[in-house]
Amino acid sequence: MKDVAALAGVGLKTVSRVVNGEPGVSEETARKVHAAIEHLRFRRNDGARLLRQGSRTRCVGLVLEDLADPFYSQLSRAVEEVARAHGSLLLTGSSAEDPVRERALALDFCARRVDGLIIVPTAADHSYLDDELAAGTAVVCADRPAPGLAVDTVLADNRGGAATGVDHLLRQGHRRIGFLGDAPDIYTATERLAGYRRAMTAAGCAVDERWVAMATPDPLALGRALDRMLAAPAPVTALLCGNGRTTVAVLRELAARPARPALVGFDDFELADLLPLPVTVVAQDPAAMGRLAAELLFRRMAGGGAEPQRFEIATRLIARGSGELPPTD
Amino acid sequence: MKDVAALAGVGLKTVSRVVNGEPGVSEETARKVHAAIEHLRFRRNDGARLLRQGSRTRCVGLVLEDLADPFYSQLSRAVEEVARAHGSLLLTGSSAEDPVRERALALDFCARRVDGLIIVPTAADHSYLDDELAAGTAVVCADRPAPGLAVDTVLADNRGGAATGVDHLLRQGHRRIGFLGDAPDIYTATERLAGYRRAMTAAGCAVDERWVAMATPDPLALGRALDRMLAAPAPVTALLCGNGRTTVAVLRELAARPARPALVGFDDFELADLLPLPVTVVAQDPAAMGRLAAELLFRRMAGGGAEPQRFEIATRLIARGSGELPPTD
DNA sequence: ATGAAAGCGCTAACAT
DNA sequence: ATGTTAGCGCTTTCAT
Repeated sequence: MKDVAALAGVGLKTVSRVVNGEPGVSEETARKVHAAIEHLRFRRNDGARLLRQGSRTRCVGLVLEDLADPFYSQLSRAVEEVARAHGSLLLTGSSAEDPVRERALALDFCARRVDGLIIVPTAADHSYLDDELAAGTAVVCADRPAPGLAVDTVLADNRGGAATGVDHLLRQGHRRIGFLGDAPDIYTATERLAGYRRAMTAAGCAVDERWVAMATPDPLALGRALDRMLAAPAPVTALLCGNGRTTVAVLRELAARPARPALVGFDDFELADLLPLPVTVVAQDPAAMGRLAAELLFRRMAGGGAEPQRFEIATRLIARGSGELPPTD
Repeated sequence: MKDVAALAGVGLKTVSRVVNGEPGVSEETARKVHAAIEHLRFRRNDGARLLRQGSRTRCVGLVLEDLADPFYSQLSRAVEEVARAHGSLLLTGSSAEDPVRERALALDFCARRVDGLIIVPTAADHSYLDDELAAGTAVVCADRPAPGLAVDTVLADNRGGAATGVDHLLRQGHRRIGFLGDAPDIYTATERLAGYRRAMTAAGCAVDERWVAMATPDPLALGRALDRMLAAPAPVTALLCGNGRTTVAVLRELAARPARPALVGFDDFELADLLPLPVTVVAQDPAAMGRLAAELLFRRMAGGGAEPQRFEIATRLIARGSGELPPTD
C-alpha cells in the first residue's frame, strides 16, 4: 500500500480511501491510484485491516465430529449458508470425538479471533471455553449440550424421537424390542436409550438387558449383539437403531441372516426408500439444526445478552415398511 | 499484552517471551507474568502475531460445489486431515456451481491471506487468480481443471472410468447403451460422455443421440429422458449414469417402471450393495483425491517451484449385479 | 480534497 | 535476564 501511494504520488490515506471506496477523492487522483494498484497487483490485507479496525473478524468456527458423516455434512452446509448470508467466512474442523482435538481446534479458532463458535461437544469438560466466552466470543452447542457451559444449545428431540419409534413398533404388536445405540458416552446415544426405556416401561414391557447394546458401530460387535438379541429364550421381534451409522451397519448384518425383525432407524438416510424392505425411520433435520444454531450464533454476536436458551428440534417418523412388520411369533 | 506487562511489572517483550515459551526468563518473572495472564484472562491474538511475523497464516481455503454432497464431504475430510497434519486451519465454502460465488469466496480467502487454496473450479474464467498466484498463494485444482490456470490439478480418470463401465456392459452383450450425465458445462460430465462415446465407437456401436441425456439430475427431466431411451424403435438395454446423484435419481425413477435395464453408476455410494439389485459402479476415491490435492498444496507452499503437474486418480469397477444383467432382447 | 502521525497487538532486532 | 524501539499493513484522527 505504501508502494501504491509512492507510485501514484499520493498519501497513504488516499490509497486507503480509494481501496475502500470512501468519498473525498478526485476522479483524477482515483485514476492514478487505480493504475498503481493494477500495476503493483496490490491486494488489501484484510488481516491487517481487521486488526486496526478492532472490529469483528467476520469469521466463525465450526467444530464437529466428522465432516464426512452425512448428518454433519448437511449441518455444515446449513451453517455455511447462514454464515455467508451474514458475510462471514467459515473455519471447519473435525474433532473425531476426541476431546483433546476438539479443544485444540476450538482454541485455535479463538486465537484467530473468530466472532463465534459452533461446537458439537464431545463428552468432556468444556470450561476451557469460559475465558473465550468472557472475552465476548459467541458460542453455540449443536446436537449435544456442553454441561456447565452457559450457551445456547440446539438439540434434537432424542428421547421423544426414540419413544416415538418404540411406540410405533409397539403398535404393530411388538413386545420384545431391542435397542442398538452408539457408545454410551455420546449424549445422543444415551438420550435415545432413555427414550426407548421410557416408552417400553410406559407400555408395561420390561426391558431384558440382553436387548440393549451400546457401542461404536463396528460389524463384529454389532453382529454378536444381534445374535444375542435374536437368540432364545426371549428373542426380540423388532429393533430400534440409535443412529444412521448403526442402522446401515445393522442392515448389512441382517442381510446375512435369516431373521427379519421389524426395524426402525433413528436418522433418515438416502436410499432408505429403495431398499428391498424400505426402512422406517425417525428422521432428524440436520439442516434445520445447523441453520438454527448459526442463527442463534449471529443473534448473540449482534449483542443480545439474554439467558442462554435450549432448543429442541422435532423428529418425524417416516413409515416405509420395515417398521410395520408384525411380530414373528 | 500491554496490560499484562503493566500488571506483572515487566516489559512487553518479557510477556511475549513467556507467552511463546522463549528462553531467557527467570522462573520468578515467569510466575508473575503467568499470574497476570490468568488474572487478566489474556489470550494472544494470532492475527496480530502473524501480521508482525510476516509468516504464513497457517490457514488454507477449500472451495467446492456443495459441502453436503457425499463425494465432496469425503474430499473435504481428507483435505482437513492433511491440513491438520501440517498445522493449518481450513476455511471452507460452497460455490453452488456459481462462478460469481466461487470467485467471491476464493478472493475473500485470499484477502485473509490463506497460504493456499484448493478449488473445484466451476466452468468459468479463472484468470482472477493470476494475481494471487503471482503473489505466492499456492493453488491446486481438484476434480476439474481450470483451463489457463497454471496450477497442479488432480482429476479422476473420467474418460477411462466411463469407458470401463461401457466395456463392462458390452461384455455382457449389450449394444444399445444409454448415458445419463450431468449438465454439459460440468467438466466431469463431458469427459465421462467422451469416455462413453470412445468405448462405444471402439466396439463398433453407433451411438443413437436419443440414448444420451446431459442435464442437472432432476426427477422430471430424468424420467422423460429414461422414457425416451427405453422406447422403441431402438430401446437401450443398459445405462451408464454419469455421477452419484444421477445414479440415485435414476434408480428412483426406474423403481416406478417395469423396465429393468442393466445399470452401471459412476461414483460409489453407501448402500449400493444392499439394494434389491446391488448396483455395479465405477468407483472414484474422493478421499485419495482430497489427500493428494492437499499434499500437493503443501508441497507448493514449501517452495517447490516446478512445472504444474496434472494427476489422474484411477477408478475401479465394482461388479455387484446391476451391471451384469444380460440384454433383454 | 488530501496527508501526517499515531496506533491496532504483536514480535524482531537490537540495546542494556 | 530484561527492556526499548521500530514496524508488520492497515485505518483513525486530525490537520491542512
